[in-house]
Amino acid sequence: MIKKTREKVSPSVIRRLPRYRRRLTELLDKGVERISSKELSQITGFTASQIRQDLNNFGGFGQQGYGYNVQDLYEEVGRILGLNKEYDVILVGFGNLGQAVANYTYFNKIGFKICGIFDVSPDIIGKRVNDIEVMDYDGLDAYLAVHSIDIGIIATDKNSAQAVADKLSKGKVRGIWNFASVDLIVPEAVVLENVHLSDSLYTLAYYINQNG
Amino acid sequence: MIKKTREKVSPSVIRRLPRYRRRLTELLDKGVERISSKELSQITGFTASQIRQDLNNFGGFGQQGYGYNVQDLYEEVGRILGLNKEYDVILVGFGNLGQAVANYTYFNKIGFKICGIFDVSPDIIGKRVNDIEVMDYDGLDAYLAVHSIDIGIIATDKNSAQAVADKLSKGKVRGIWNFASVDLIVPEAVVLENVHLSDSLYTLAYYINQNG
DNA sequence: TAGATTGTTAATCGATTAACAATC
DNA sequence: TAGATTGTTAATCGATTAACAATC
Repeated sequence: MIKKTREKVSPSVIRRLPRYRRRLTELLDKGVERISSKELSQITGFTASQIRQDLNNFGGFGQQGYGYNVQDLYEEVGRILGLNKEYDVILVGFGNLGQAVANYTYFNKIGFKICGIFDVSPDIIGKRVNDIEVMDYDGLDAYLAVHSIDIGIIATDKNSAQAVADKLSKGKVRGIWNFASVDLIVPEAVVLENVHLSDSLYTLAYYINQNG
Repeated sequence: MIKKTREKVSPSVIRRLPRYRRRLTELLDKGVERISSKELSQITGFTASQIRQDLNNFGGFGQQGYGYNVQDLYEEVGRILGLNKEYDVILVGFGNLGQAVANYTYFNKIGFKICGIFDVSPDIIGKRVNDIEVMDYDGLDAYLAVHSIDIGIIATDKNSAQAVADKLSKGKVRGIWNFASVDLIVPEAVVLENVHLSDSLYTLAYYINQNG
């Protein structure tokens, strides 16, 4: 099904995929069965050309004269992103943001299973959230030695984040989802994805001032 | 001080600014007084050339033969982003994520003042957080008619988000910081900045599977 | 002054858009 | 079949990198 197996697809393309997928969900909800790149262009704001180019990085999912089958394309995009699999996830840092992420059960529902939560604060250790007990951060190494974890979420403050990233990397997580406001250094074997909330807010501030 | 007042600077440049700023804070903390684009390049991973190009979109902050003064550059970048100003902010949606954002007092500290919080749930309305009472969402229009708000944060579920965005836009906010997983439509006068957490997670999933 | 490093122009690279032949 | 729309190649546009003269 996948065509060009070894040519790396550009990050710009990858970051558009979730957006395509989101629009496809909406179309599915509306009961739309097929869609052309032109129509999709009108909805998404991407050019039809770009949509076709993007999708063709992964194979020919459309049909000349017809367009794309919404259901099929939705599933294909999910598969490309790896959303057909399950991921074992642990969360480090159970402050406000950590709690928000842990309680966002939607992630659990679609295959990102939170298996463990760690924190340093004695007040928090021992708490239970959705059947998971918050564990002592001191036990993280030992935990990772026994459990095979796909994704580690860092929701600590920025000062602890690099140390956590080091532990997670040594513990062989495959990816780190970092919410701390630092640029972490991780080994090549580990994928790092950042959510820099303040960067986003600052960008907003910039554009607010331009837009006057 | 600003040079090319009317040529629009590309989004890629703008999104790098917070990152520069973050590195500059670190340097300040270390007591570093001056830095060359070459050194900054080694720290950030951006090329020296790119750093100089980026900064020169806003003026010549460096000095030949010397480099950049860390303190000055830090302040300049802050000014460019608009972080020398204060912003009146309201938050709509006080679920887990909304609470996390509201409790992240750091934003308050640097000038993004949360003046109001709104929610629909009777259980939540009336609660107090950092001196702010959670108000009934039904009162949002009236509130915006009286108060001049710079930024509206949307932390509702995706189904309500567009309606909230409409109210905020009508209520003349200058920018919307959207955490809901939808692509909102807003008038040109309103700046929209999205934090699509799931997009970020999906991207991570993709790269995890590539990196094997 | 000589050395260093900027600001800026020119060259390269990559990503987006346009065009169109292939084909359902 | 004729019409529509893809997949894909070619053209354009923009962003990044390289180079170097200006200058502190």
